[in-house]
Amino acid sequence: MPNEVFKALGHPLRRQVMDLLRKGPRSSGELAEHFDAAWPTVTRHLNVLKDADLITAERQGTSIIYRTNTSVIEDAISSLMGMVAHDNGDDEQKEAAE
Amino acid sequence: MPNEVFKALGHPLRRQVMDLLRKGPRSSGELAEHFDAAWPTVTRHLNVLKDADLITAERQGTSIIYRTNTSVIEDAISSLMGMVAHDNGDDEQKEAAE
DNA sequence: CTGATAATTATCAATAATGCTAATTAGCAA
DNA sequence: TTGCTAATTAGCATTATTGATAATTATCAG
Repeated sequence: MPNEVFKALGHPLRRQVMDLLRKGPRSSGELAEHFDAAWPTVTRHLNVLKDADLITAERQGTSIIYRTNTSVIEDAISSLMGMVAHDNGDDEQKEAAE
Repeated sequence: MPNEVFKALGHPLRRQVMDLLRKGPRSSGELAEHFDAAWPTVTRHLNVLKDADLITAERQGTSIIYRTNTSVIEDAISSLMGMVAHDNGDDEQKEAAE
């Protein structure tokens, strides 16, 4: 399930979008302005983020407003935390000390 | 810089490797056994993780032992935390209340 | 309806990722 | 050295991602 999330974050432009949206909602055009890429290119990156549920889109009159979906980011954080957590599955090789 | 990290985590097999290594160091062969994929395929996934610095490889006699590199995972966590953190850049649209 | 602006979808070429089999390197034991 | 096991690299086909331009949809003003 977090598969698409990590994949979506695996592109610098898309992480920059997340960073811009962190400061507040932005329209498609406002986002597109920040990049050298053509608008349709940015739109497609936005779709990747939307498919991963990392952002939401809402039409507001003539423009479309994007927002971050915080809970999904938190899920990804949990997933990463699991990768560094101690196990206790009685299967360890190390951590004899501590 | 965390670019390769997220990209590396964007594949289920590679995340499973991280999960297996969480329980302790494993050899290439032990890891390969856990998957349906052919050994060379697993090796390549391991190389992707190694290039992203998410794991380390150390030859031990005839076998090669892999371990997680915890600090890089922690960096990725920081990166994600930045995506949900409040900004205070005097640029907000929302959070008028609270 | 017409025109203008906002944004998306369609299509295509180039590049990257994935997974396989075959060939190769590395260490160790006899 | 020879032979054996562990693991990687090489090469190739298939599929996915990326990015651009062109065409399309959507909303609103008049």
